[in-house]
Amino acid sequence: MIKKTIGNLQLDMVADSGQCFRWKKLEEDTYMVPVGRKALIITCDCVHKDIAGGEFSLECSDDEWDSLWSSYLDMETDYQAIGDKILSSGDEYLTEAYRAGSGIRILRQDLWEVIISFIISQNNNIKRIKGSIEAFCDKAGLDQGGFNAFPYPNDIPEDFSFANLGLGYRDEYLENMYRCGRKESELLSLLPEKGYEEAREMLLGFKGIGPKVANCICLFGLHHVEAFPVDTHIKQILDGHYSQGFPFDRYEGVAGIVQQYMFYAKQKLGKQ
DNA sequence: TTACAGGTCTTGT
DNA sequence: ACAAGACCTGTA
Repeated sequence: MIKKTIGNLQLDMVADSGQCFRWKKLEEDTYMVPVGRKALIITCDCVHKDIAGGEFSLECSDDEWDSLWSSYLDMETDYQAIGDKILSSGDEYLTEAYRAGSGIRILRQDLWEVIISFIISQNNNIKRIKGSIEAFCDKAGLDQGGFNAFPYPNDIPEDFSFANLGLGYRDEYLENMYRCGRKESELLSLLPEKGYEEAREMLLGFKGIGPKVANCICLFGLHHVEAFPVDTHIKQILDGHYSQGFPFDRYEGVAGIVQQYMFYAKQKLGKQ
């Protein structure tokens, strides 16, 4: 068990931000966070409003923090600087969105899990997405003692059936993606080496991955935080508040993080 | 009953 | 290149 003071981190916000689908709330202020074959139990002991974060207890060693969880929580990115940029912009809408979601960080998640999860996410709602992913992991049954790991391409048999997981028509997209993952074993090592544009083009070549999902994978799976996914909600916001154009130049290189504040605020506040 | 979910694919022009 | 329509399915 270690303790850390972390800015711009509020667990409920991350869990409800729509970037991850498997954070499990164990009790108030405590979550189980699965990544690959490991899981972290993290508890918020005390909130510090001035840094939009607080003090946290993490059930891991210092070595695990250094080698895995520090990176997962994206500790090297200065979210306060992005927040200051928004707060000093005079942009009323974005200011409100940031105040609502200032505890969100863009997690450095497992690439394969992000690819599969966001293929499932298309034309779907978050509740059903979570249900499908959990059903899938349960069916694959990679028990790590307390949770099921997310299946990599070679973790499931070639004749694995994606039926009856609540996937609807997306089942064949997953089937195809897993087949590609097995056949092109270099895929997962190749993607992270590419820049945003090139990775995006590569992802668009797969069935079931269109512009929006490709951007989500770039943003959440490859940490290209300049990627700006436009879904039905963001489109509404852009149409309603930025008909003259969104100030992309002001947030060059970090537009995806700003997008996440807007998305969260709309979910939370029911705002456009 | 219809509309909507963190859209994409296919087909017709 | 661009605009329809179709598409699984749970929830309101």
